[in-house]
Amino acid sequence: MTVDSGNTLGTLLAMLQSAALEHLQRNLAAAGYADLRVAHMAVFRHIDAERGSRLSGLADSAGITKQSMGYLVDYLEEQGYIERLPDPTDGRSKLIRLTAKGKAVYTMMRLSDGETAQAWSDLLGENKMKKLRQLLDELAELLGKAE
Amino acid sequence: MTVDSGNTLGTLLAMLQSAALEHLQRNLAAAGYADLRVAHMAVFRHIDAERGSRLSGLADSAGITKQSMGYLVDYLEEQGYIERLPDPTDGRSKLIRLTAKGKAVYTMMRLSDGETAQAWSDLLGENKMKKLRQLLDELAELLGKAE
DNA sequence: TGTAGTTAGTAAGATTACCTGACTATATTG
DNA sequence: CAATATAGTCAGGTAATCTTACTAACTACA
Repeated sequence: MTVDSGNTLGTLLAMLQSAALEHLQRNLAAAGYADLRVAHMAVFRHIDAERGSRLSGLADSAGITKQSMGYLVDYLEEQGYIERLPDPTDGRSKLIRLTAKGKAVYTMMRLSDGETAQAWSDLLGENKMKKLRQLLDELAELLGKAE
Repeated sequence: MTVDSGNTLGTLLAMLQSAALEHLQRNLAAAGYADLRVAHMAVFRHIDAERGSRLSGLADSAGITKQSMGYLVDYLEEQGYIERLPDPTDGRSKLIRLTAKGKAVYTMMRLSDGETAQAWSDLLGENKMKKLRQLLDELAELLGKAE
């Protein structure tokens, strides 16, 4: 019998995600990227940092429409985080690629994520945090397959 | 050595949360509550189902402004999910309480959460799911304390 | 006990992050 | 080559937030 806080799974996930997001946004703002908002994270989360991605691919991964992703990408392009290049393999398509500035943010996001993991590890204990991470990973993998 | 999918913690949490939310919304829509949107969940998540809650309390728990919570509550009141009663202990304040319709949704949300947990348990195995739930609970508790 | 400060809620207006529908240009395929 | 599908954009709308400003009511203390 697990001791149950009364929080639903949904509430728990929401709490943790918002804690992680807040930490990330503080870090980005402190590093001078205050013009990045939460919604933009979706782009950095799903973009292929080396080869670039297509708009529709990004939209699919993020689970939003092409138009919505276009809106986010327009902004990031204006602010110099990404660039749109013609896709040599398809005349309809454009490759969305991180600029140097965008790559710096990409790296910082991953660093910040590590910090969050570390902070939670400090609270929870290293073993438990490792276990949690592993379970989250496994579940996400299974959900991805199950579609 | 954990096999790492390359997903950040933030990405993992986002994926799981969106899966849970989609399931919940499908359930609600199927039960005839198609007028409820994701943002409204925050109210049902934080409201005191027996005694009712204050607007500012709800806003605090949900991490949004009073005005934003007011916007959500206005809608739920129009649709008959909640009612605003004068708070007998404070003339400035109003008690926000679930109507019968609102209580049905409240219950359904918890049922749906159980279904999600069950589905994940089926994928992951009962023991691992139990463990995951326990770790999430523990971490949320610790984060709550640490503020 | 009256006034200063605090708290609960509302109002008005702006912005952001999405959506749907319609369109153009290019690719793919029978 | 014609029909269909795909990549992206444009136009317009709505939902969910925010900030600033306000009123009413409560609390505390000189």
